[in-house]
Amino acid sequence: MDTGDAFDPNCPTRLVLDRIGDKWSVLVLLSLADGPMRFTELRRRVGGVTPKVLTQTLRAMEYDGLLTRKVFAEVPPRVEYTLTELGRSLHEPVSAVTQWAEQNVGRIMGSREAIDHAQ
Amino acid sequence: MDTGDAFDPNCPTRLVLDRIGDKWSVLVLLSLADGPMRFTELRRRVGGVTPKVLTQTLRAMEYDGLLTRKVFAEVPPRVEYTLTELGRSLHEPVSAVTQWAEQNVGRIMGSREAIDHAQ
DNA sequence: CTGTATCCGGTCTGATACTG
DNA sequence: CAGTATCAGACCGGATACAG
Repeated sequence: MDTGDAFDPNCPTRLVLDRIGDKWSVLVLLSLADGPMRFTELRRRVGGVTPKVLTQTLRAMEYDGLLTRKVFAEVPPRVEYTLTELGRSLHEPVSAVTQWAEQNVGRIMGSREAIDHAQ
Repeated sequence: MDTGDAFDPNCPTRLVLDRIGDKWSVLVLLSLADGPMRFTELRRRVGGVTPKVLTQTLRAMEYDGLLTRKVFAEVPPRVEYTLTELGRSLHEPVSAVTQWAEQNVGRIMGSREAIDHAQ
């Protein structure tokens, strides 16, 4: 059992959290876990994300080595996003959290009443 | 294997991510996993968090049922934060992610060069 | 010790429109 | 289809000072 090691600004936990802790990355990761996907399909799957923000998220994840972007020189243009080995390996721990979410969503919601999350 | 179910605004994944996906909640959860803790110790453990923000985080997590806040009627005042059963159960999947982080931090950093995460 | 009040700025996120 | 440009707002998170 690791004790709390996790709290100087450089610790791995922090670094990773800063990358996948944004609003859309995890959702993208989850979608892509089903296989390679094109921009528009990804957009539909994630739901509610604008093209700009989806592009930002995708670029960041690409630079982080979580996915690759393959452009096909075709008409009409086609771009496919694929999880890297690293991305796939991250999918497992992340899906552990989402599975927890599905089981406990009732509980976590029940106790909220008249407060915004953090403000 | 669950396919992507996760993408209407009401899906469990989204709801939970909106709660623990902020900057400090996970760090607090990890700290508290070692046992009950007082405000100041928590603050030291988490590192770099201001009292205001820590209070916000703590309150939100309390309302979400992840931890309890016990006030001791003493002088000087003492307040202890303890993970609930729910909070402890969340610790497992979350620590799966942080363990992944520790193993792969080198990889995820290596590919970043000249881009901010998402802007 | 354990917070709260106020002020404040940066960042994330989004709507909309437009391009190759 | 797959983005980019621009504009703008909301919110998160922080500094500082103060209170019970």
